[in-house]
Amino acid sequence: MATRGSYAKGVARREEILESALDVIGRKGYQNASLKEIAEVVGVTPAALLHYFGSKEELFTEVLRKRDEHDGLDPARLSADEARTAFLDVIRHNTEVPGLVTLFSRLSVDAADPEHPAHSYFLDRSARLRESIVDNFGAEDRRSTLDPDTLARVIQATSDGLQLQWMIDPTVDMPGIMAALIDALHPPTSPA
Amino acid sequence: MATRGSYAKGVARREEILESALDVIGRKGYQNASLKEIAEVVGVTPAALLHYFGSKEELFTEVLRKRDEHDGLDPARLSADEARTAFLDVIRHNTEVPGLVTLFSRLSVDAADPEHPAHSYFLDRSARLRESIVDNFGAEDRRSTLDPDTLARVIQATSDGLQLQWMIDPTVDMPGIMAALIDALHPPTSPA
DNA sequence: GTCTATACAGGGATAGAC
DNA sequence: GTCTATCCCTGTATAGAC
Repeated sequence: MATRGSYAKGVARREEILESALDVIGRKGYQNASLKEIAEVVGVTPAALLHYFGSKEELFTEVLRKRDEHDGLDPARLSADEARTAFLDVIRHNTEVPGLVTLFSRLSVDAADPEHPAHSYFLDRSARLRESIVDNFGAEDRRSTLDPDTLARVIQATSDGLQLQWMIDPTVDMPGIMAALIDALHPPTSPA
Repeated sequence: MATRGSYAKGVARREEILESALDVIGRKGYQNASLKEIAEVVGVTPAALLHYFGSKEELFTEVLRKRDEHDGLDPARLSADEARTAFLDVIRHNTEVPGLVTLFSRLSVDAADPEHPAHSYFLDRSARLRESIVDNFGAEDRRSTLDPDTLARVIQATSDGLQLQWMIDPTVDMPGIMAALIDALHPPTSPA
Protein backbone atom coordinates (compact mmCIF):
# COMPACT_ATOMS: atom_id res chain seq x y z
CA MET A 1 0.00 0.00 0.00
CA ALA A 2 2.35 2.74 1.16
CA THR A 3 5.41 3.22 -1.00
CA ARG A 4 7.25 5.22 1.62
CA GLY A 5 10.22 3.46 3.18
CA SER A 6 9.93 5.45 6.36
CA TYR A 7 6.52 3.95 7.01
CA ALA A 8 7.90 0.42 7.09
CA LYS A 9 10.59 1.47 9.50
CA GLY A 10 8.05 2.70 12.01
CA VAL A 11 6.15 -0.56 11.91
CA ALA A 12 9.32 -2.52 12.50
CA ARG A 13 10.28 -0.28 15.40
CA ARG A 14 6.91 -0.78 17.01
CA GLU A 15 7.32 -4.53 16.87
CA GLU A 16 10.84 -4.25 18.20
CA ILE A 17 9.69 -2.15 21.14
CA LEU A 18 6.85 -4.51 22.01
CA GLU A 19 9.16 -7.50 21.97
CA SER A 20 11.84 -5.77 23.99
CA ALA A 21 9.29 -4.70 26.59
CA LEU A 22 8.15 -8.29 27.00
CA ASP A 23 11.74 -9.44 27.15
CA VAL A 24 12.69 -7.02 29.92
CA ILE A 25 9.62 -7.88 31.98
CA GLY A 26 10.42 -11.58 31.69
CA ARG A 27 14.03 -11.13 32.71
CA LYS A 28 13.88 -8.41 35.36
CA GLY A 29 10.28 -8.43 36.52
CA TYR A 30 7.56 -5.86 35.97
CA GLN A 31 8.85 -3.45 38.60
CA ASN A 32 12.22 -3.01 36.92
CA ALA A 33 10.74 -2.73 33.46
CA SER A 34 11.10 1.04 33.22
CA LEU A 35 10.91 2.93 29.96
CA LYS A 36 14.62 3.59 30.35
CA GLU A 37 15.43 -0.12 30.62
CA ILE A 38 13.34 -1.00 27.60
CA ALA A 39 14.65 1.92 25.56
CA GLU A 40 18.23 0.83 26.23
CA VAL A 41 17.50 -2.64 24.87
CA VAL A 42 16.05 -1.12 21.73
CA GLY A 43 18.87 1.38 21.52
CA VAL A 44 16.82 4.56 21.70
CA THR A 45 15.71 7.07 24.32
CA PRO A 46 12.57 6.71 26.46
CA ALA A 47 10.98 9.57 24.51
CA ALA A 48 11.14 7.45 21.36
CA LEU A 49 8.93 4.86 23.02
CA LEU A 50 6.39 7.51 23.87
CA HIS A 51 6.43 8.67 20.27
CA TYR A 52 4.99 5.32 19.17
CA PHE A 53 2.81 4.62 22.18
CA GLY A 54 1.33 7.49 24.07
CA SER A 55 2.25 6.26 27.53
CA LYS A 56 3.86 3.38 29.34
CA GLU A 57 0.51 1.88 30.16
CA GLU A 58 -0.64 2.01 26.56
CA LEU A 59 2.58 0.35 25.45
CA PHE A 60 2.01 -2.55 27.82
CA THR A 61 -1.63 -2.82 26.84
CA GLU A 62 -0.48 -3.15 23.25
CA VAL A 63 1.78 -6.05 24.18
CA LEU A 64 -1.23 -7.93 25.49
CA ARG A 65 -3.32 -7.10 22.42
CA LYS A 66 -0.61 -8.44 20.17
CA ARG A 67 -0.46 -11.67 22.15
CA ASP A 68 -4.19 -12.17 21.77
CA GLU A 69 -3.99 -11.73 17.99
CA HIS A 70 -1.31 -14.36 17.86
CA ASP A 71 -3.05 -16.76 20.22
CA GLY A 72 -6.30 -16.45 18.32
CA LEU A 73 -8.83 -16.22 21.11
CA ASP A 74 -11.44 -16.18 18.39
CA PRO A 75 -14.82 -17.86 18.28
CA ALA A 76 -14.04 -21.18 16.69
CA ARG A 77 -16.75 -23.78 17.02
CA LEU A 78 -15.01 -26.71 18.59
CA SER A 79 -16.10 -29.88 20.28
CA ALA A 80 -15.76 -29.86 24.05
CA ASP A 81 -12.73 -32.14 23.83
CA GLU A 82 -11.04 -29.98 21.24
CA ALA A 83 -11.75 -26.89 23.32
CA ARG A 84 -10.30 -28.61 26.36
CA THR A 85 -7.11 -29.43 24.50
CA ALA A 86 -6.77 -25.95 23.01
CA PHE A 87 -7.32 -24.31 26.36
CA LEU A 88 -4.76 -26.48 28.11
CA ASP A 89 -2.28 -25.84 25.32
CA VAL A 90 -2.51 -22.12 25.92
CA ILE A 91 -1.92 -22.62 29.65
CA ARG A 92 1.02 -24.89 28.99
CA HIS A 93 2.45 -22.33 26.62
CA ASN A 94 2.08 -19.58 29.20
CA THR A 95 4.48 -21.53 31.38
CA GLU A 96 7.19 -20.67 28.87
CA VAL A 97 6.50 -16.93 28.73
CA PRO A 98 6.64 -15.69 32.32
CA GLY A 99 6.85 -12.10 31.14
CA LEU A 100 3.42 -12.33 29.58
CA VAL A 101 1.91 -13.91 32.66
CA THR A 102 3.42 -11.23 34.88
CA LEU A 103 2.28 -8.45 32.57
CA PHE A 104 -1.23 -9.82 32.22
CA SER A 105 -1.70 -10.25 35.95
CA ARG A 106 -0.26 -6.90 36.83
CA LEU A 107 -2.35 -5.04 34.29
CA SER A 108 -5.42 -6.97 35.45
CA VAL A 109 -5.03 -5.28 38.80
CA ASP A 110 -4.07 -1.83 37.56
CA ALA A 111 -6.91 -1.82 35.05
CA ALA A 112 -9.43 -1.93 37.88
CA ASP A 113 -9.28 1.84 37.60
CA PRO A 114 -11.80 2.76 34.86
CA GLU A 115 -9.37 5.43 33.64
CA HIS A 116 -6.67 2.90 32.91
CA PRO A 117 -6.11 2.36 29.17
CA ALA A 118 -6.43 -1.39 29.60
CA HIS A 119 -9.76 -1.22 31.41
CA SER A 120 -11.95 -1.77 28.39
CA TYR A 121 -9.43 -4.23 26.99
CA PHE A 122 -9.95 -6.50 29.98
CA LEU A 123 -13.72 -6.09 30.02
CA ASP A 124 -13.81 -6.96 26.35
CA ARG A 125 -11.39 -9.84 26.42
CA SER A 126 -13.05 -11.29 29.46
CA ALA A 127 -16.44 -11.29 27.76
CA ARG A 128 -15.12 -12.86 24.58
CA LEU A 129 -13.27 -15.55 26.49
CA ARG A 130 -16.36 -16.52 28.45
CA GLU A 131 -18.47 -16.51 25.31
CA SER A 132 -16.05 -18.90 23.75
CA ILE A 133 -16.16 -21.16 26.81
CA VAL A 134 -19.94 -21.14 26.81
CA ASP A 135 -20.07 -21.96 23.11
CA ASN A 136 -17.59 -24.78 23.29
CA PHE A 137 -18.42 -26.31 26.63
CA GLY A 138 -21.83 -25.22 27.73
CA ALA A 139 -24.13 -25.34 24.76
CA GLU A 140 -23.26 -28.70 23.31
CA ASP A 141 -24.78 -30.87 25.96
CA ARG A 142 -25.75 -30.97 29.59
CA ARG A 143 -22.85 -32.84 31.07
CA SER A 144 -21.85 -29.96 33.27
CA THR A 145 -23.23 -29.54 36.75
CA LEU A 146 -22.99 -25.76 36.49
CA ASP A 147 -24.95 -23.46 34.24
CA PRO A 148 -22.83 -22.34 31.27
CA ASP A 149 -22.22 -18.77 32.42
CA THR A 150 -21.13 -19.83 35.87
CA LEU A 151 -18.94 -22.54 34.38
CA ALA A 152 -17.27 -19.95 32.19
CA ARG A 153 -16.69 -17.60 35.12
CA VAL A 154 -15.19 -20.40 37.17
CA ILE A 155 -12.85 -21.57 34.46
CA GLN A 156 -11.69 -18.05 33.79
CA ALA A 157 -11.23 -17.29 37.48
CA THR A 158 -9.31 -20.47 38.12
CA SER A 159 -7.08 -19.82 35.17
CA ASP A 160 -6.28 -16.29 36.36
CA GLY A 161 -5.89 -17.38 39.97
CA LEU A 162 -3.56 -20.24 39.09
CA GLN A 163 -1.30 -17.75 37.39
CA LEU A 164 -1.03 -15.75 40.60
CA GLN A 165 -0.10 -18.89 42.51
CA TRP A 166 2.32 -20.03 39.85
CA MET A 167 4.16 -16.71 39.78
CA ILE A 168 4.83 -16.98 43.50
CA ASP A 169 5.53 -20.70 43.40
CA PRO A 170 6.58 -21.95 39.94
CA THR A 171 6.19 -25.58 40.99
CA VAL A 172 2.41 -25.20 40.81
CA ASP A 173 1.13 -27.42 38.01
CA MET A 174 -1.22 -25.08 36.16
CA PRO A 175 -2.17 -27.41 33.29
CA GLY A 176 -2.64 -30.41 35.58
CA ILE A 177 -4.93 -28.63 38.02
CA MET A 178 -6.87 -26.99 35.22
CA ALA A 179 -7.39 -30.33 33.48
CA ALA A 180 -8.62 -31.90 36.71
CA LEU A 181 -11.10 -29.09 37.23
CA ILE A 182 -12.48 -29.27 33.70
CA ASP A 183 -12.91 -33.02 33.96
CA ALA A 184 -14.65 -32.67 37.30
CA LEU A 185 -17.05 -29.98 36.14
CA HIS A 186 -17.60 -31.23 32.62
CA PRO A 187 -16.91 -34.97 32.59
CA PRO A 188 -15.72 -36.38 29.27
CA THR A 189 -17.90 -39.08 27.78
CA SER A 190 -16.21 -42.06 29.33
CA PRO A 191 -14.63 -44.11 26.52
CA ALA A 192 -14.95 -47.35 28.46
CA MET B 1 7.36 -6.95 67.02
CA ALA B 2 7.52 -6.73 70.81
CA THR B 3 10.74 -4.74 70.74
CA ARG B 4 9.56 -2.24 68.20
CA GLY B 5 6.22 -1.55 69.81
CA SER B 6 7.52 -1.00 73.29
CA TYR B 7 6.04 2.42 73.61
CA ALA B 8 2.31 2.84 73.75
CA LYS B 9 2.34 5.90 71.55
CA GLY B 10 4.34 4.14 68.88
CA VAL B 11 1.92 1.22 68.87
CA ALA B 12 -1.01 3.54 68.45
CA ARG B 13 0.72 5.38 65.63
CA ARG B 14 1.41 2.12 63.86
CA GLU B 15 -2.23 1.16 64.01
CA GLU B 16 -3.25 4.57 62.83
CA ILE B 17 -0.90 4.37 59.86
CA LEU B 18 -2.09 0.92 58.83
CA GLU B 19 -5.72 1.99 58.96
CA SER B 20 -5.08 5.20 57.07
CA ALA B 21 -3.18 3.32 54.39
CA LEU B 22 -6.11 0.98 53.86
CA ASP B 23 -8.48 3.89 53.85
CA VAL B 24 -6.57 5.77 51.16
CA ILE B 25 -6.24 2.69 48.96
CA GLY B 26 -9.97 2.08 49.19
CA ARG B 27 -10.86 5.64 48.31
CA LYS B 28 -8.24 6.56 45.71
CA GLY B 29 -6.97 3.23 44.42
CA TYR B 30 -3.61 1.62 44.95
CA GLN B 31 -1.82 3.75 42.38
CA ASN B 32 -2.64 7.00 44.13
CA ALA B 33 -1.89 5.67 47.57
CA SER B 34 1.48 7.36 47.90
CA LEU B 35 3.30 7.74 51.18
CA LYS B 36 2.56 11.42 50.94
CA GLU B 37 -1.19 10.83 50.67
CA ILE B 38 -1.22 8.46 53.61
CA ALA B 39 1.04 10.67 55.69
CA GLU B 40 -1.30 13.61 55.16
CA VAL B 41 -4.24 11.63 56.50
CA VAL B 42 -2.26 10.68 59.58
CA GLY B 43 -0.95 14.22 59.93
CA VAL B 44 2.76 13.51 59.64
CA THR B 45 5.42 13.47 56.91
CA PRO B 46 6.25 10.50 54.67
CA ALA B 47 9.51 10.05 56.53
CA ALA B 48 7.60 9.31 59.72
CA LEU B 49 5.89 6.38 58.00
CA LEU B 50 9.21 4.98 56.96
CA HIS B 51 10.39 5.26 60.52
CA TYR B 52 7.79 2.72 61.63
CA PHE B 53 7.86 0.49 58.58
CA GLY B 54 11.08 0.21 56.67
CA SER B 55 9.57 0.76 53.24
CA LYS B 56 6.30 1.29 51.46
CA GLU B 57 6.11 -2.37 50.53
CA GLU B 58 6.65 -3.49 54.11
CA LEU B 59 3.94 -1.15 55.28
CA PHE B 60 1.45 -2.62 52.87
CA THR B 61 2.48 -6.14 53.72
CA GLU B 62 1.76 -5.33 57.33
CA VAL B 63 -1.76 -4.22 56.44
CA LEU B 64 -2.44 -7.67 54.99
CA ARG B 65 -0.94 -9.42 58.00
CA LYS B 66 -3.18 -7.45 60.30
CA ARG B 67 -6.22 -8.38 58.26
CA ASP B 68 -5.39 -12.07 58.53
CA GLU B 69 -5.11 -11.83 62.31
CA HIS B 70 -8.50 -10.24 62.46
CA ASP B 71 -10.12 -12.64 60.00
CA GLY B 72 -8.71 -15.64 61.82
CA LEU B 73 -7.53 -17.83 59.00
CA ASP B 74 -6.60 -20.32 61.67
CA PRO B 75 -6.94 -24.06 61.66
CA ALA B 76 -10.33 -24.55 63.21
CA ARG B 77 -11.81 -28.00 62.81
CA LEU B 78 -15.13 -27.38 61.17
CA SER B 79 -17.68 -29.49 59.41
CA ALA B 80 -17.72 -29.07 55.64
CA ASP B 81 -20.93 -27.09 55.85
CA GLU B 82 -19.58 -24.78 58.52
CA ALA B 83 -16.41 -24.30 56.50
CA ARG B 84 -18.48 -23.49 53.46
CA THR B 85 -20.42 -20.86 55.34
CA ALA B 86 -17.34 -19.33 56.94
CA PHE B 87 -15.54 -19.17 53.61
CA LEU B 88 -18.46 -17.52 51.85
CA ASP B 89 -18.82 -15.05 54.70
CA VAL B 90 -15.25 -13.92 54.19
CA ILE B 91 -15.85 -13.44 50.46
CA ARG B 92 -19.04 -11.54 51.12
CA HIS B 93 -17.21 -9.35 53.60
CA ASN B 94 -14.47 -8.64 51.07
CA THR B 95 -17.12 -7.05 48.90
CA GLU B 96 -17.33 -4.28 51.46
CA VAL B 97 -13.61 -3.58 51.71
CA PRO B 98 -12.45 -2.91 48.15
CA GLY B 99 -9.19 -1.46 49.43
CA LEU B 100 -8.19 -4.77 50.90
CA VAL B 101 -9.06 -6.66 47.76
CA THR B 102 -7.08 -4.23 45.64
CA LEU B 103 -4.12 -4.35 47.99
CA PHE B 104 -4.14 -8.12 48.23
CA SER B 105 -4.30 -8.62 44.47
CA ARG B 106 -1.70 -6.02 43.73
CA LEU B 107 0.76 -7.40 46.25
CA SER B 108 0.09 -10.93 44.98
CA VAL B 109 1.56 -9.88 41.68
CA ASP B 110 4.42 -7.78 43.00
CA ALA B 111 5.43 -10.49 45.48
CA ALA B 112 6.30 -12.80 42.60
CA ASP B 113 9.74 -11.31 42.96
CA PRO B 114 11.48 -13.40 45.67
CA GLU B 115 13.05 -10.19 46.99
CA HIS B 116 9.70 -8.61 47.68
CA PRO B 117 8.96 -8.36 51.43
CA ALA B 118 5.59 -10.03 50.92
CA HIS B 119 6.98 -13.02 49.03
CA SER B 120 7.21 -15.34 52.02
CA TYR B 121 3.99 -13.94 53.40
CA PHE B 122 2.11 -15.15 50.37
CA LEU B 123 3.85 -18.52 50.26
CA ASP B 124 2.99 -19.00 53.89
CA ARG B 125 -0.56 -17.78 53.81
CA SER B 126 -1.27 -19.77 50.71
CA ALA B 127 -0.08 -22.97 52.34
CA ARG B 128 -2.08 -22.37 55.52
CA LEU B 129 -5.21 -21.57 53.57
CA ARG B 130 -4.99 -24.75 51.53
CA GLU B 131 -4.27 -26.78 54.64
CA SER B 132 -7.40 -25.41 56.19
CA ILE B 133 -9.42 -26.27 53.08
CA VAL B 134 -8.03 -29.78 53.00
CA ASP B 135 -8.82 -30.30 56.69
CA ASN B 136 -12.33 -28.99 56.49
CA PHE B 137 -13.42 -30.22 53.09
CA GLY B 138 -11.15 -32.99 51.99
CA ALA B 139 -10.48 -35.23 54.93
CA GLU B 140 -13.96 -35.62 56.31
CA ASP B 141 -15.38 -37.78 53.60
CA ARG B 142 -15.07 -38.64 49.95
CA ARG B 143 -17.83 -36.59 48.46
CA SER B 144 -15.47 -34.57 46.31
CA THR B 145 -14.52 -35.65 42.83
CA LEU B 146 -11.09 -34.05 43.18
CA ASP B 147 -8.28 -35.10 45.46
CA PRO B 148 -8.06 -32.78 48.49
CA ASP B 149 -4.92 -30.90 47.44
CA THR B 150 -6.24 -30.18 43.98
CA LEU B 151 -9.59 -29.16 45.44
CA ALA B 152 -7.80 -26.72 47.72
CA ARG B 153 -5.78 -25.25 44.87
CA VAL B 154 -8.88 -24.82 42.77
CA ILE B 155 -10.87 -23.12 45.50
CA GLN B 156 -8.01 -20.79 46.26
CA ALA B 157 -7.39 -19.99 42.59
CA THR B 158 -11.06 -19.34 41.92
CA SER B 159 -11.30 -17.09 44.91
CA ASP B 160 -8.27 -15.06 43.83
CA GLY B 161 -9.36 -14.99 40.20
CA LEU B 162 -12.87 -13.87 41.04
CA GLN B 163 -11.40 -10.90 42.86
CA LEU B 164 -9.58 -9.85 39.69
CA GLN B 165 -12.81 -10.07 37.72
CA TRP B 166 -14.78 -8.30 40.40
CA MET B 167 -12.36 -5.38 40.57
CA ILE B 168 -12.79 -4.77 36.86
CA ASP B 169 -16.52 -5.46 36.89
CA PRO B 170 -18.11 -5.01 40.33
CA THR B 171 -21.34 -6.65 39.18
CA VAL B 172 -19.62 -10.05 39.31
CA ASP B 173 -21.29 -12.11 42.02
CA MET B 174 -18.31 -13.52 43.89
CA PRO B 175 -20.17 -15.30 46.68
CA GLY B 176 -22.76 -16.78 44.32
CA ILE B 177 -20.24 -18.21 41.89
CA MET B 178 -18.07 -19.49 44.70
CA ALA B 179 -21.01 -21.21 46.33
CA ALA B 180 -21.99 -22.85 43.06
CA LEU B 181 -18.47 -24.15 42.57
CA ILE B 182 -18.20 -25.58 46.06
CA ASP B 183 -21.53 -27.31 45.71
CA ALA B 184 -20.53 -28.74 42.34
CA LEU B 185 -17.18 -30.04 43.53
CA HIS B 186 -18.21 -31.08 47.01
CA PRO B 187 -21.95 -31.78 46.96
CA PRO B 188 -23.74 -31.25 50.25
CA THR B 189 -25.48 -34.28 51.67
CA SER B 190 -28.89 -33.77 50.15
CA PRO B 191 -31.30 -33.09 52.99
CA ALA B 192 -34.20 -34.70 51.18
C1' DG C 1 7.67 10.57 10.47
C1' DT C 2 11.47 9.47 13.55
C1' DC C 3 13.92 10.68 17.15
C1' DT C 4 17.21 13.40 20.74
C1' DA C 5 17.75 16.75 24.25
C1' DT C 6 16.01 18.94 27.89
C1' DA C 7 13.22 20.05 31.67
C1' DC C 8 9.96 19.07 35.13
C1' DA C 9 6.87 17.04 38.73
C1' DG C 10 6.28 13.29 41.44
C1' DG C 11 7.70 9.07 43.71
C1' DG C 12 10.41 6.53 47.58
C1' DA C 13 14.40 6.50 50.32
C1' DT C 14 18.35 8.33 53.35
C1' DA C 15 21.11 11.39 56.69
C1' DG C 16 21.22 14.13 60.16
C1' DA C 17 19.19 17.95 63.03
C1' DC C 18 16.04 18.65 66.70
C1' DG D 1 10.30 9.79 67.38
C1' DT D 2 9.73 13.05 64.08
C1' DC D 3 11.01 16.53 60.69
C1' DT D 4 13.83 18.86 56.98
C1' DA D 5 16.59 18.56 53.34
C1' DT D 6 18.46 16.06 49.84
C1' DC D 7 19.08 12.48 46.34
C1' DC D 8 18.04 9.66 42.57
C1' DC D 9 14.86 7.56 39.61
C1' DT D 10 10.44 7.44 37.32
C1' DG D 11 7.14 8.82 33.61
C1' DT D 12 6.10 12.50 30.58
C1' DA D 13 5.61 17.05 27.92
C1' DT D 14 7.89 20.04 24.81
C1' DA D 15 11.04 21.86 21.18
C1' DG D 16 13.38 21.11 17.57
C1' DA D 17 17.01 18.32 14.68
C1' DC D 18 17.13 15.12 10.92
